[in-house]
Amino acid sequence: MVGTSIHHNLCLPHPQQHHQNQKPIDPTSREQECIYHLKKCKNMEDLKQSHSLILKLGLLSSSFCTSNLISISALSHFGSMDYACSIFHQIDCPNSFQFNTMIRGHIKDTNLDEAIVFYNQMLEMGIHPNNFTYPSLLKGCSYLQRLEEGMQLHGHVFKTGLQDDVFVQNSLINMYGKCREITKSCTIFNQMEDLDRNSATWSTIMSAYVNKEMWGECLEMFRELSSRKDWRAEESILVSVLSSCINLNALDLGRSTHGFLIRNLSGLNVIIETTLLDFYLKGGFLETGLLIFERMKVKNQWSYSVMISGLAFHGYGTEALRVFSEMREKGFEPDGVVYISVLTACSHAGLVKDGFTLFEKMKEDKIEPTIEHYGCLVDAMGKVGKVREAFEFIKSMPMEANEVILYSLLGACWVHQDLELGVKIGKKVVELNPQTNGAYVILSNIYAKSQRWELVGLTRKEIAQNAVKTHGFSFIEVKRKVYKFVSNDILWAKCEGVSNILTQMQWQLKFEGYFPDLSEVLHDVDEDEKRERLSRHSQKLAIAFGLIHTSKDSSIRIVRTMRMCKDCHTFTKMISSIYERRIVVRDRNRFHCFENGACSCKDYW
DNA sequence: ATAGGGTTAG
Repeated sequence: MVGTSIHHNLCLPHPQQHHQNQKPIDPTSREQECIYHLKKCKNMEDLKQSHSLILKLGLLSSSFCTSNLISISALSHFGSMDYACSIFHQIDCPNSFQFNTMIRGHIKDTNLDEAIVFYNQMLEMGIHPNNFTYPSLLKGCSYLQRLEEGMQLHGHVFKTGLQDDVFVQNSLINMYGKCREITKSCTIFNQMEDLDRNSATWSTIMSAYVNKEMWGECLEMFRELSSRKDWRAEESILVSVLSSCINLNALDLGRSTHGFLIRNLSGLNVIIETTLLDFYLKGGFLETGLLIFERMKVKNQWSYSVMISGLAFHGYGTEALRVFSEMREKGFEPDGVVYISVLTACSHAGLVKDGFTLFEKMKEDKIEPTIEHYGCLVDAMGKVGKVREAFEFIKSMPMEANEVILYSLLGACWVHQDLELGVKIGKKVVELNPQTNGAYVILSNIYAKSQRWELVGLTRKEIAQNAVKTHGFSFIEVKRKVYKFVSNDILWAKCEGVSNILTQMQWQLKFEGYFPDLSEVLHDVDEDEKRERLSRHSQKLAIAFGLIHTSKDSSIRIVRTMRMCKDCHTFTKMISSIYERRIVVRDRNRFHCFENGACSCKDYW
């Protein structure tokens, strides 16, 4: 304790010493003195000393001094809003700077409501909000996704005539983006003069697109931006680019973005490194991902989370568990999301016991398990054939089972040939969502296996009727262009590059004995029939090569289907895909297909 | 006189 006070004396030169060669009576120099002390504060003790100095010199009446005092109290990492408030309330008539600082401080503490109280007080006192007031308030609305308040503030922005301030505009774009009101973001973006747009503007609008899962539009923005002469590479912009690449399977573009980063930036921050890591892992480049992970100088909880789920995704369950314990050793507290990753790893590797141990550990850590956590365990049990236990487990859950969980169990029932339970679950899935074709497919398979042909017919009919409603689509990247093809769409067949790939896939799959020759499919006479078969076929091909996700609206989305060489004739290595209990692993020039062992991985459904 | 906006997965 003695040591600390000595240190502080060193840190804060005594006022008199500083005065020696100056005129001590000059009030501005005394103010400067206080500011000098304030700016040097490193902790609460220093701050209190500066505060008492201000009181001693009778400078609490100096709005410049109190402004700075409030600013340090409210915004520094060691200060507190309580402290700032106590000072603020001693001011008779706070100015706009002081109000803005208090608002910003509350926003920093994610206390939007309190910030709004100050804002209202400001208005009531007739203090005009300025161009510094709105950015912080809107930022608060952004991360709390408070559209209501955000829109009111937008109105105030017009009333105060601040709508042309670039900071205010960027904040508005961001607020609407975070609230998923992309059209409103675009309106503001489009109303801006091109010269007024800065990199924050571009970065904001691009992340707004990513937030809305409009990855193509995000890349379109990037194309527009990068065609300008004066643009500069910025990490925040490229994070959105990479994120879009991941989702569009634009692996070449992603890799050249990586190259661009290396060429143009001296070092990468942890966010972009983590995004890169995710990009490589999702794209199937496990080795590159591992290399990036090992070389990362700064890792955070998120990086670990991405690495763990990446390992799980590639089927390395035990490795994922190892990284998980490394994460704990390094002092990163896992959150609910990391537990989802690590439980997924357990389910992929069939580590039921480890899964349950982790589940208990998680509850000890005071993390409330969500349906996803339960889902992982159901998955794990289903995978090793413990379908009945999994069913009992579902019944014991504190929440209703959702489609994802039932789907997972349904797949397991089929694989382990528990037809009775399969029918039970299948009917439930259909009840929950009558448009899930996958459940019908499995149900019809189960009926066929039990020779209940009438039911097979009925189920197939449902599938045919639903086919129109389900939009499966897939992406293929050929020479830096990403093609999307949708079920019921044979346009891709007209595109030479894409059809080459499909022919190649076809050949590979035929080689593995999965599907009939494409030409056989094309031999059908009836146009409608041909179209239908083709679409089903293309979807099947894509599914066989892809990872399947169910998007929020339950339509099936197929992403990350494959990676092709630039000449689009040869496949590059790796594709790991899971569908209907078949795993296709691409390693160099061979496919390894596995049919045993359930792959009812909920994260792919 | 002091200040402000933008980045990632599950």
